[in-house]
Amino acid sequence: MPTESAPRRYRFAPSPTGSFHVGGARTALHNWALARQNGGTFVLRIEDTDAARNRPEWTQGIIDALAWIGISDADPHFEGPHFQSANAAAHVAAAQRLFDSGHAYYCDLTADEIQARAKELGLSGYDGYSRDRGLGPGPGRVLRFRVPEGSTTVHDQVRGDVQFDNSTIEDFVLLRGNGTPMFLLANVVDDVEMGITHVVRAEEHLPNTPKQQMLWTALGHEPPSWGHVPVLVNEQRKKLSKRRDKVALEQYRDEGYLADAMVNYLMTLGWTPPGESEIVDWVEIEQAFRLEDVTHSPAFFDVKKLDAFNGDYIRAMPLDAFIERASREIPDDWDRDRFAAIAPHIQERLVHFDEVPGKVDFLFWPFDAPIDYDPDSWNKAFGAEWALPLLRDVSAAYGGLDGDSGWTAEALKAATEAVMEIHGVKLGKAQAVPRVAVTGRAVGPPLFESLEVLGQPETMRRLRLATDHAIGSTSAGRPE
RNA sequence: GCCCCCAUCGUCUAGUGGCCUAGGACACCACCCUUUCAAGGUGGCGGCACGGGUUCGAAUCCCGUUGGGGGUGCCA
Repeated sequence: MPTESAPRRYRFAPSPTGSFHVGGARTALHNWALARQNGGTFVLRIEDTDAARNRPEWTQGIIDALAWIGISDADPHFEGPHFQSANAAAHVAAAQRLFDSGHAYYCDLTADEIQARAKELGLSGYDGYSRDRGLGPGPGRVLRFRVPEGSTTVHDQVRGDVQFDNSTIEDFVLLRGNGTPMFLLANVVDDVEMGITHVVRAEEHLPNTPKQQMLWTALGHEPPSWGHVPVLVNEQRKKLSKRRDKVALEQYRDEGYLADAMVNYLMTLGWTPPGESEIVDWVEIEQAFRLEDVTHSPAFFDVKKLDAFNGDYIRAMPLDAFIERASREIPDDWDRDRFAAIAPHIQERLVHFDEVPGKVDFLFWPFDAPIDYDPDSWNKAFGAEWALPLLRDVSAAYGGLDGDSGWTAEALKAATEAVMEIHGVKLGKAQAVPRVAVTGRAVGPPLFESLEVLGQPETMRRLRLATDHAIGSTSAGRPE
């Protein structure tokens, strides 16, 4: 174990695949919090495969995603990105050292031969056949690690000590038959060379940890401090997979989730902030997070709860900031002042920002366009006998308001109430008629405020259109 | 098959032997408020997987069972 005084170095080693996994985002956050609270360093190391090397935008995507959740390369605690492939020579050199020191040996058995032997001996894997055959390097020969007798104990910050019987670990391959290093070796060599002191990652890596630890020791170094956090799962309790589940952080970003909400939610998976509320800002999270307090069991990534967090964060935004953020979602030719006027009313109705256009679009329809009535909404609002007469009276009342000073939400409400009393209808039902007439839908922002923003001329035009539509549909539906 | 991890409401969790008649949040349901939808308020539904121990006392400690997940490659 590293000494307490040594500067801590946490590494985060994602592989670029075109999208950034929410589970990866969470462990990145764990490493980030720990590095910063201990004055350590967050080392970003990219596992650049052949595919990834041909797509630099994938790497950039990781950097962008990290920046979005607040992990910034402008921060002094941040180091990187480093690229694994840049260190290939060191990986092979380390393998050579392991061979020279007797920690590894060459083997010329093919996969088929290994399987045949295993079957014959009743074993599950490689039986160590070439351990003492004294083979040197050669084409087609792999270099295998000589797993020692005894057992290996992994001291895990989350789970405590985990013991593995070395006899259950087969002599794993370090170098392929073509001389290229295996990932496990490359990973450990990089960790050693970069002076990594703490490895915090998902639980799925725990079973491979004894191998890595043996490599650290064979290479002459003290293994790092480990921490394996529980995996994130879907509703089937399976590890979140890119194919089946919505796991790309960028997708949530693009749908208009707030980074703060995402970060907050992610951190509550497997860990609870100390206060009485689970809605807490990063400053508090960063200083309170402890690996020892992390839960041991897998956590379901619940989008519904994420939605609740996001709604909370949206509602907590200052109005100016809300308008600024929401305005990014609407087309350029939509009037900004008009949007700002209705913004306070949609702020508390929003789950994520990409819903903004759909909530306010009716305010921006061209002033000569026909109205597209949602059939269900129309039938609901105009199904009653009193609907059309009420629409006529409401139209007359609205038309009688002074378009300059009298066109306010209060006046519109009063006018509507006066009409509804004549028809003996409650406001809840009555407002549906002008609402569907003007917006085409049964739900939306508060009606009178919306009409105020829409203005008298356009409101009157839409009311006339709806009246015509109502007459047309009733006469068509009821033959004389 | 072998190895490892895990097990509290549907979900995320609090709980470290008596403060537990098991607390909170999300979801769901009802009611209130109300100009639709939300938001907000009040209330409700709902859980210690099972079986053995240990102990005066177990959600909590031990063993077993069952269930779930992960790993196990000349993939990364």
